[in-house]
Amino acid sequence: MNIEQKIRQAALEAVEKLYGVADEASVQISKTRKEFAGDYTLVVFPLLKASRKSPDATANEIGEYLAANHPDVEGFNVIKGFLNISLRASFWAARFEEIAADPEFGRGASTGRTVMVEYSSPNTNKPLHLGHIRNNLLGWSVAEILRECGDTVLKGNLVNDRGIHICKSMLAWQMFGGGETPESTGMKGDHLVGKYYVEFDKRYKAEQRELMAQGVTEEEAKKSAPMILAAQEMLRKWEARDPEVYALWERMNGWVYDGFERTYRRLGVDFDRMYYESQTYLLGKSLVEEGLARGVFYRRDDGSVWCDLTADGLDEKLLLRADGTSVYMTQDLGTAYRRFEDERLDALIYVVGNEQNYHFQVLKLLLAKLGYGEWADAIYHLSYGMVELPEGKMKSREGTVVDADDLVEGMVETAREMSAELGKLDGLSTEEAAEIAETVGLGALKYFILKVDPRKTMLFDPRESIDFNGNTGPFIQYTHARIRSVLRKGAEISRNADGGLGGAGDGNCEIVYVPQELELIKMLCDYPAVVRQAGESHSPSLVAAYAYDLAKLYNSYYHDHSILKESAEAVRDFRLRLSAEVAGVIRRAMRLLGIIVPERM
RNA sequence: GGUCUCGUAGCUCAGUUGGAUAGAGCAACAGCCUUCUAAGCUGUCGGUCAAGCGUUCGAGUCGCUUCGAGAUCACCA
Repeated sequence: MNIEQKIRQAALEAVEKLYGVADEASVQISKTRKEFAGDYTLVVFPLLKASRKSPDATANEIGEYLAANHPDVEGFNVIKGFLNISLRASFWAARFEEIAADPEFGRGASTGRTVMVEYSSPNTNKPLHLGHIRNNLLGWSVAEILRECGDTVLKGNLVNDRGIHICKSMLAWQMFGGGETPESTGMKGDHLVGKYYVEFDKRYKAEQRELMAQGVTEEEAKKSAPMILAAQEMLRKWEARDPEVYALWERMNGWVYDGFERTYRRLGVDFDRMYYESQTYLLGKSLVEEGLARGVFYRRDDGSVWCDLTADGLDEKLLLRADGTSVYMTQDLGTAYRRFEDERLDALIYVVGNEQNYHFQVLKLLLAKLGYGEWADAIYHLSYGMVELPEGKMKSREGTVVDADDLVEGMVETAREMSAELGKLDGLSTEEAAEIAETVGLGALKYFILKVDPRKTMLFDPRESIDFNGNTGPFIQYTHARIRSVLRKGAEISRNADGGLGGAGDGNCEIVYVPQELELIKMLCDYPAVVRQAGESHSPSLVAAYAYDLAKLYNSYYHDHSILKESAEAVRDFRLRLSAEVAGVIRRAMRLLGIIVPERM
């Protein structure tokens, strides 16, 4: 039970004793706002019916009861129907000792739940871009947060390695590639394959224009252009396991995987389970057959298979094309089936953009219709918002796509320049300097993405570099580095001094805390609840906001009070220990965001 | 057209079961380094929470309407 819950319990007890009722819903406890004295606040308005007294009288009555019956309550004040309760410094001192004694502070006990978080899920026909970065960072962070909350978490990646779009880049490379390879060009494999995906589109569009010039309608031109017909033919061959097409597919996918692997490693994301649609689409097809047999789906005259969802307020959904090849939904059904069968999941979280809300609505509905209602209920679509540019959505046709590798490299480069400018790299080896640039550059990028509520569309302006000052990753990293620096010096002093610094327990009863010290302890106490709430709402942004607030509060403390120059040994000792705990919680919180906090920067 | 999401300071964002005088950062301006790292600290400026109506002790938060922006409804994924 956390502190807020204990206060609530006490208030509930007071209300019951005083008014003879115990209505849980009407006892509202929240943290007292900064501008008022006190730690926790009880809103008494909902209790007036029971007390039959004025707001102030009710609040005073409850306050007096709490002060008399709970030794940790130091006092209270009443303002306009708000009862502000203050707890004793000794209470907070005890909480601090608990935190300091817990090396895994914030980690929850095992929930017994097994959860899979699916994220990343790239297509193997083009390199990753800014949108994928948000997906990867979010998915990784949500998985780590849930793990910290006590769930058994599996990170899953479903690679979209088959389909008409893959055939497009294969075809273009076959036709115009001239045998180019990553080795021969020095290009990262995913970028090379992406180049041919773009090439396909260019040629295909040209063919359409040509046909339309001959009087063919746009729609007809789209369907009958030779390029698209060839791609469709290639997909049929692939599903028939044509050896030549299959070999080409394996070769080009291999290039892409090498490229993705490098991007993933640099971003610091990882996976416990890899799924490939090429290995699950057949399962999906058999599920569709099952649905046909049971009359859930139906076949049209042209051979295509559909599900009629109009009774559920949706449209008709295609599940197999007329030529028998499968679509996105077909393979997704198969993958969902495989996962639930193999892993006994209590929850399956899909980290997928909100542009696919409809798809997941349909997926759950189809699973339920097929008789897997339990699985459908266990699926949660973490529907995150798009990253937009000032001119709107990224469009590959207009060349406005922000490439993931370029973006990361740019951030690291900026971090390097800024560090050098500030003289932070003086006296460091090349390796150390490079490591700091990498840590800070990625820290800025990750924090920039993760501080925003996942559900909201966010804006990224490539012309303005991501900040390194203010509410940013580097700000928090810097706070940590500064604390670590103080701690290193503190340890040195203690080595040189005779008796060293005092031990943890000696004389701590007499320390008079400055206000910021109490505030820091209280904020440290909040950390586990923040992690839990972030897990429940799948929002790393809550952890980001917390880490920022903690760093900010510490910075003002650091500015106002000297630690190493403090003459009273017990006070100096406490300040060092408090600083160490702040650094520790910052490190733990930032780790959940995938951000490394450096020892120096 | 149907369904859904969003609209908070010049800009980027917080504000999560409805609670007190709506908060940060950036930008602008004014201060603070002989003192533990100034990627820092302090202050000033900046708001009709898109608009209106309603629900109630109380609404940025809940409901309805209007306006504005976006997503989606593919034999693309």
